[in-house]
Amino acid sequence: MTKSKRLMELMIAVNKRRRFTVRELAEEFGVSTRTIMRDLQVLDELGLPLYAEYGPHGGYRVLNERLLPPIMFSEQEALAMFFAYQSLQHYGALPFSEESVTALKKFYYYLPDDTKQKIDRLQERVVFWTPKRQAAVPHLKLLLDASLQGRPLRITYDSREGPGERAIQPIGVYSYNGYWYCPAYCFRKQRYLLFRVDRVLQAEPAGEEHPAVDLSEYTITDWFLPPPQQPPGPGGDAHGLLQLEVRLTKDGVRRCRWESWFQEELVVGEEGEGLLRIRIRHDEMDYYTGYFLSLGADAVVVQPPELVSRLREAVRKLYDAYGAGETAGPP
DNA sequence: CAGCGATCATACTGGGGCCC
DNA sequence: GGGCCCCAGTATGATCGCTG
Repeated sequence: MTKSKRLMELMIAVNKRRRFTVRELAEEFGVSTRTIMRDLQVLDELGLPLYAEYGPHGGYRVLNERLLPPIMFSEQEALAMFFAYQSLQHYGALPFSEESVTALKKFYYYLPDDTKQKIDRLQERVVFWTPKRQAAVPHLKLLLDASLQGRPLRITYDSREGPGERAIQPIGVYSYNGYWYCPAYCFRKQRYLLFRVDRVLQAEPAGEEHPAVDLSEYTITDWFLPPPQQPPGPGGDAHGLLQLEVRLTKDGVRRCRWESWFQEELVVGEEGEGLLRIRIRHDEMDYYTGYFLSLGADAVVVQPPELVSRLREAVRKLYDAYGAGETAGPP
């Protein structure tokens, strides 16, 4: 094995283990301990944060800020990477916002000049836009960390009923339309609920009274699967799923097509009118009230009754807000 | 006991020159 | 252009004394 190849593989091995002795590596690579020592010195000079501990049971350690081995990209891959990463810059908040900027700068800096020029030209013509929301999300990283470590949190959440305390265990976080969301198991309701991260006013690790729920098999992508495939909560099958049925005009169908998760459940008639039948969670009621209200008369919710009454209430408030009684009234 | 640094001997590699 | 040889530079391994 050539020295360069050995150095490359050594860097990968060192990053994987994080703790090792020179003798272990010497046996693995079939060279002397002295050679491994010299190689480690080279990696150290390249910036790999190594730390040696002396004495019995000593050895080498890689500090937390470890570096990844060099990776070769084709020009097209580099362009794809750059724009995938650049799309993140439009988010108001990210769980790793500072790193996203430094990584992008680093990546751009090491590209050849002609590739940089291509990127510069493309930047003037391509953008992955996301609306920037004003709401702060100070607990985003804590929610993400809790989902990674499978740890329950005690949060203060600003719900419809006002701020309240509850214990949750996050499944993960996702961003949609500029907002961050956190599906989580709620210990109080004993089922999975969706929380908007900007409405989490306070968050801290929960105490002993809430032993962690095993969510290792339940990923954030599972959350988007059709409801029957979601696992039941530890407190029993309590999804609180409701049948939603909406009649849509031709224009309503067109506007509904914007929402990707409606596509398969949307049945379109010969005249272009549509019927939407999906199952929704009770905690999504707020979202659907606002959404179908925005479609106006192009969407008429048939069921569930609670959503119908919420829409009636919303329309009534809207009507009052526009000065009821000053005109002839609604038709 | 494990790593560091220094020294020395040996093996390997690659560039340059020469010849066919 | 390809093959061969020489030689300087580099890589490697062994050893020793030292540190913590």
